[in-house]
This record gives sequence, C-alpha cells and structure tokens, in this order.
Amino acid sequence: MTLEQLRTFLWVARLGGIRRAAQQMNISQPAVSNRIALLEADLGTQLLDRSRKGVMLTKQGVMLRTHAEQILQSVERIRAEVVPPENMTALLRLGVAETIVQSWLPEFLGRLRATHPRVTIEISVDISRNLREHLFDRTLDLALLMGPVSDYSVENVELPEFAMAWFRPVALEKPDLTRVPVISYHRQTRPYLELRTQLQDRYGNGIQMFSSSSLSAGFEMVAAGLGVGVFPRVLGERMQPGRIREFDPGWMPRPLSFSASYIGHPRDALAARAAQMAREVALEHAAETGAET
Amino acid sequence: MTLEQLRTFLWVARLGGIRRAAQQMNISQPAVSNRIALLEADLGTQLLDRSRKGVMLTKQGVMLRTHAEQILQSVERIRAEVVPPENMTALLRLGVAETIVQSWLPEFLGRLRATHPRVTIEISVDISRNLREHLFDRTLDLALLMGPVSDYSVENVELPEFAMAWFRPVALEKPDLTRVPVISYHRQTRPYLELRTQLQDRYGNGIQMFSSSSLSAGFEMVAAGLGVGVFPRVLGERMQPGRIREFDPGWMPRPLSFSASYIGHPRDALAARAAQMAREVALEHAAETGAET
DNA sequence: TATGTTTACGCTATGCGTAAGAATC
DNA sequence: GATTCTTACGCATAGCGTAAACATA
Repeated sequence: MTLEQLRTFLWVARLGGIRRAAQQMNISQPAVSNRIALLEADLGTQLLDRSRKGVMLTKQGVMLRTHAEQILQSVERIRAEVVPPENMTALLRLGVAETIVQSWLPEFLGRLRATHPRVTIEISVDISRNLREHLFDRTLDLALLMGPVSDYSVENVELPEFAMAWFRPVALEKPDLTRVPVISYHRQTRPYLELRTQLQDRYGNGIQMFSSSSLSAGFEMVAAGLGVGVFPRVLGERMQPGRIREFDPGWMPRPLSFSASYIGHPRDALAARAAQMAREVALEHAAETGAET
Repeated sequence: MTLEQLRTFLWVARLGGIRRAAQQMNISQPAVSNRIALLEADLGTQLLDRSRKGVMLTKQGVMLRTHAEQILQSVERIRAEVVPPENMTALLRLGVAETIVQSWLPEFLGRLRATHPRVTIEISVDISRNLREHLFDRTLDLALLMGPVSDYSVENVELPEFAMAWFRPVALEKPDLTRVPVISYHRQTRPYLELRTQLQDRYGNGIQMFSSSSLSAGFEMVAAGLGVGVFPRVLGERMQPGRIREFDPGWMPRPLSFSASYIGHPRDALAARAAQMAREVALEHAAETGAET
C-alpha cells in the first residue's frame, strides 16, 4: 500500500470514475487503473464495482475511503505543521477580484512571499463569477472574491466589507441620475445587478448604465465625464485623484462582502493558511484606511 | 512522502539509530539513510541530529513522529477492518508454552486456520522465559505464555488459569514428600521457583526436586515411579492415563496464570486478533473440561 | 458506435545493495 | 581504530505512457 494508491483511490471515489481521476491527477488513465488494481491486490479484496457509467465503491471500498481520508488528512497536517513555512515548496493558484487587487492585494502578496518564499504564486484576475467556477473545476486553489461561495465543499473566510460611494467628474456639480449614465461593475456581477434593480425601483426604466470589467477603466470613464460611478469608497481616494469627487444622491448601495474561499475537501493546508493571512492583511488595511466597513 | 519513508523514520526514531532500523527492517543501512534523506528533502527540513551514538530527533522530527504513528496506525486499521480475514496474507510467528500445547493449542490453531486460511503460522515451543525474550527482540509476534509480561510495550490478553494438582505413580499410595523427589517444570520457570520456596518453607532443605523442560517427560518420570509430580490438573487426565493418580498432601501451589502477549507499539492487528481468539478458545476449552479455574 | 475499462509492452527513473569515504569518539 | 552515517555507482524493477483490445449500453 502506498500513499499514491490511497490518494488515487480517493480521487476515483470522489469523482466516480477512473478516467476522471486520471484527468484530475494529470496521469494516464491506465496508470490509475493499475494503481487501483495494485491496491486491490494488496488488500486482497475488491474495492470498485466497474460499470458502464464510471464506478461504484464496494462495501470494503466505502470502509477504505474513510480511513484513507483520515490518512491523507494527517499527511496534510504534516505538511502544514512540520514543514517550516519558509521551506514550503508549492504552487498556489490564486484568483482575485479586481477590487481586491486595487486595495490590499500588494500587501497580502508581500506578506505571503515573506513567510513562504518558496511558494510559487500564480495569479488570475477575473470577475467573481468566473473565479467561483474555477474554484469548482479545481484550477484555482484560493479565490479572493465577492463571497461567500455557498457550497458545502467550499470553506469561506470572511473578509472586511467595502463600503460603496458615488463618484462624479469634478465638472458635474449636481448630477441628475435620471439623465447621466451610471457606471459600475461588470454586467455579470452581483453589485451591477443589485444596482440596476435599485435604480429602476427609484427612477424607473429610463436609467442608462455602463458596465466595465475593469475598475480603473470605470474610474477613467467617470473622470472623463462620461457619467457618474458607483464604486468602493476607498478606491476613489487613490484612483483619478483630483479628477473625481464623491457625492450623495440620498442613498447608497449595500456594501460589498468579500471572502477568501477554497475547497475544503480535500483540504489544502496552504490555501487555508493563505486565506487566514488574507483576512489579517485585509483587517489591518481596513483599520489603516479606516473606511472599508 | 511515502509510507515506507514514514515507517522507516519511525523505526529510526524508536530504535535511536539508522543502523539499528536497517537491521530491524532487513534492508541495507544506506537504504535507510537514503529514505530518511528523501523524506527530509521532501519536507524541506531536518528530522535527525546525527551524532556519534545513533541519532536524536529534531523538533520537527518529534512532531513528525506523532503524525507518522497516527498514519501507520490508520494503515494497520485498514488491514484489520477492510481486508476480509480469509484474504489476509501474513506471517504469524507464534511462541507457545508447552502447557498450552498440551491443552487447547490444537483447537486454537484450527480456528485460526479456519478464519485466516492465508496466514502462515510459525510455531516455537519454549519455556515462557525465552518466549518473553523473543517477544522483545521481535522474533515473535505473539506468545502464549505464563504471564502477564509486565512491560509498557507489551499488550497482555488474560487467559484462563490452570489449577495445579499433585500426581503420584499408582504404586506409591501415600507419598512422603520429604523422601520422594518432586518433579515439576523447568528450573528457570516461575512455578518451579515458587514450588521450591514453598517446599523449603514446609519441609526444610532436604527436599529433592527434579525439573523437566518437557511436560510429557515429566509425567513419564512420575509414571515410571521416579517421584511425584506437580502439574496442571487437566493435563493429568489425558497424559499417562491409568499409570498415575492425583493425591492431596494438604496444600496446593498457586494456579498458573497465562496470557496471550504481543508488542503493542507498533500494533500488530493480526497478533491482537489472534490473541483475542486464543482467549475465546481457551475459555471454551475451560468450560468444557470444567477444571482449569 | 460511444464510452470507459483492462491488457500488452517498451522505456525511464526510482531505489536497492555493495563498496568506499567521512566523521566522531 | 572502532563505530556509525554518507556518498558513489552499477543494476534490477516498479510504474509510467502509448497503443490496442475488450466490455457494455
């Protein structure tokens, strides 16, 4: 019995097929078949019922699964507790929503690289909707996104909220929301949809909205006089300084809630640790700027 | 990280030396060095302090040890619970005291072979003193001996006691213990030593004792008229039928207590199971013959 | 035929033992 | 110099991927 055999067996059990497990593990499908066959031979008992659509666990397979999960969890704990962080070698595929990029991501990356210098970090900036998807297909280990991700398999570490604010070009002193376009997040994000609903409730259907998948582009549009913007307050203080102003039309959209989310099963100790670190950095950042909550 | 590496590390930790671990595992000493080196490289941290006299665990080594023991215990549990007994392939090196051989060993072996047909059983019959020793140097997996073995590393499963009795040759109606030799167990066994003390307390130093490392030889000596014997009562009923008689000199030695003993750390699931089975068989046997307790 | 498995087979790289080297008392 | 661990090196083989065969709906 080897740990690779157990790990392979668990992927087969989790994904319900040898082919799928092979794909997940980036090895050939016969290699998985072989590992399972060796494990079965070693234990002298059948673990899988092979059928047309994938595989089912036998009674022994079910029992093995429990133990195997425990074992691999212990292995994870070894990596988390025994290995000094500065020696930890791994790849962390990190997905980040742009709002985070523009506020405290640099501090977070700095801290992460300081404590885990041998960890390679691979960053994808995307809208939360896509980040969530990539979390599920396991092409991301950790996502800093508009959360939480409500799925039983995902662990969410709550991050501080971002208070929203209205921004206008300097020239436009008293914007009339029924006549000026409102610029905000990407069409497929929650804040965009919420904002549209609220605008329609208050001002009817005549409202014109622009959406931008890039925050800085959105701010640029506001600064250029194309309309007013609804963005996190803290970002306005550092983007387009002097070219935009905050204003109060009498109401505010809800603050944006973010989370650091990762797959909890199988547990990735590094992702868990990084998520906690993200929370710490974000809280410190919020305390300094004093504005996010 | 592989299970072999963890197992090897544990032996090094337990025995305090790479050479000793190699000896224990029946592999070359550089092989052990290499496994440890690979494990250290994998975890990116030093696990052992190499010194002149064996090795010491580092802080990380101590932490790893705990987790590794847990992991290998889980592996043991898999073998014990997931594998059907009839498919369990293993070698059980069994040490047995002759008293057991002469009473219920055959039933025990029969049951063991029935439930675990693929397990190879290797039997050594010896006096308990030597069995105990071979348990410690790990050349025995399980010993059925006069117990218990009082050592923190040994698990003892209590077996039914054997009541003792006095036997005489048919011809010698009323033996005088001060004049007739007393025949019993091997010189280095506890019952022999206890018996000698009691005889000296009661009759002074004049007592003559014969000892036999073979029970059947001891009975033969009694039958042949060389002296009286002190042996488990149940054995007298089947050995030398008709040629010996029980008698009562007014006192009895203490009953013999036996145990099924095995090393508890690292735990051997098969030995543990066999020990329980020995207890069951022995209790049934005692109930049938009705004489042992 | 489409899907998912096992079997067959050549090849690479891991990990063994032997033998020699290095360190420590 | 005795003891114990590491390094060096040739070699066997465990386990990989490719390709083909097999099973089942």
